Amino acid sequence: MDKDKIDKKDHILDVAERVFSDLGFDGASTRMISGEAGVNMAMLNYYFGSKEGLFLAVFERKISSFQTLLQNIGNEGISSWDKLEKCIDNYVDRIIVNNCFQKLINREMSISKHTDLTDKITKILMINVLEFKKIFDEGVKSGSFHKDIDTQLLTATIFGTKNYIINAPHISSLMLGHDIRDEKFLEEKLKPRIKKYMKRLLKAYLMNDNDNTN
Amino acid sequence: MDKDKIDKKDHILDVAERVFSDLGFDGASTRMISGEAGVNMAMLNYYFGSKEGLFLAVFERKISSFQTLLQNIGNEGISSWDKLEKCIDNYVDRIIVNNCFQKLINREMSISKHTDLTDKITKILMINVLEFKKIFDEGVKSGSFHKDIDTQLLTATIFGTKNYIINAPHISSLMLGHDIRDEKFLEEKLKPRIKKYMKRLLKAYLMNDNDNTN
DNA sequence: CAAAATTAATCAAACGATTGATTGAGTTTG
DNA sequence: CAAACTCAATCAATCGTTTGATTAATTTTG
Repeated sequence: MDKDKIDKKDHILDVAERVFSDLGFDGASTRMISGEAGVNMAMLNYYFGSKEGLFLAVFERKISSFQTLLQNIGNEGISSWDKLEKCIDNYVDRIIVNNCFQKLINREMSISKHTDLTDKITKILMINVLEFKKIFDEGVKSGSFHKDIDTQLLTATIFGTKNYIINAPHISSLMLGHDIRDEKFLEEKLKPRIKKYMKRLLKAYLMNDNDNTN
Repeated sequence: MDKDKIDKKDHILDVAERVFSDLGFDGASTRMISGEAGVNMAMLNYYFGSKEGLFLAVFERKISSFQTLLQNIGNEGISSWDKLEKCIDNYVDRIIVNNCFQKLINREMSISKHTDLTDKITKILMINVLEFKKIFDEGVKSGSFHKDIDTQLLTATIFGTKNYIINAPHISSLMLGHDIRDEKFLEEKLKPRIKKYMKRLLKAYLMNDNDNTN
């Protein structure tokens, strides 16, 4: 049946996404993926052609759902700071849900070589990055934010902080005293904590009176 | 000769570091490393015991010099803020020089599987993380920094911001308008800019009067 | 409608290649 | 000469992939 076929392919992709992001492309074996998915090894090649084909399939499935979420907020008729708060809430909510895919993206983006894959990913990630930057620049223009802020490095802080927490689980877990892959902890404790922290950090940098001369 | 032996080991480590950071631990093969280093494959095991031993040797060679550096700063008799500034200067200087090594660390740490390797790396990295955190906590205790700051997430911001700039070269380059792997740009422009930005960000969050209730 | 032909899905088994590691014989060195 | 070093050859294990047989569902045919 068509439906069953799609469901099974989807199930394989779910498992592959997790295993790839846990162990990396080279670290994950087709035997392990097929084993955990409960399908015969040959099915992977039957459906996806090759290990690389499977990897690409994982990417392309997720990538479509990624676009056009922050953009709506940017166009609302509220203050720059309110937009920023909304974007942070939205972004933190979203990345926590997809955190294993985020790891996958990050690993792939750390490769220096310029390929079709990195090109695609870059383009998609830039949408989010530029949306934050737009709000920063707009706030500077309207006088809500300080004039001499570094909006480019500030985006690096937002995305970098998130990546570090998600992407270095061993260190994060040690620092925070919990396994950050524990979903309950993630949802109930970490998520609101990250939101609160990021808002305060941004507010202090963007809006408070401070001596910025040096 | 003792000198020759050390030089040869060092040469192998140089090559291994580059290959590992290009391809990851799993992606790099011992044959490739020994081939590029111009030594027999058995030499790797002879000198370093195993592939993992080689990887650890690469790691420990670089990390040992850095770890003692932050600690010295932490013990100086200066204000918490001055320590922080010194640490940032030092840290930024160092990571820019070793950015290919940083990529290596990042890639390996994003692997979830808990092995002896990740365990060792985690332990070593935690030394730096905890050194920053110690200064934060000390500053809070002495009253120089705000009481209700999130020192744990703040370390994530420091290391995460750095990682993002170094480790996502495609995005960083697009944002900054230069190829961040251009050494001259890195040294003359980016380095001082990151230092200035990080200090201002930290100062605003840690020391400025602000409404932190929410 | 029933028999035959076709197709897609699944499986165990095996493929050649490559992996990290080891061996034992040979060479260099102090 | 003994110890340290170097090497080609080889090890078992694992890798991604392919194969040929089998099953079940679908379509075509008489």
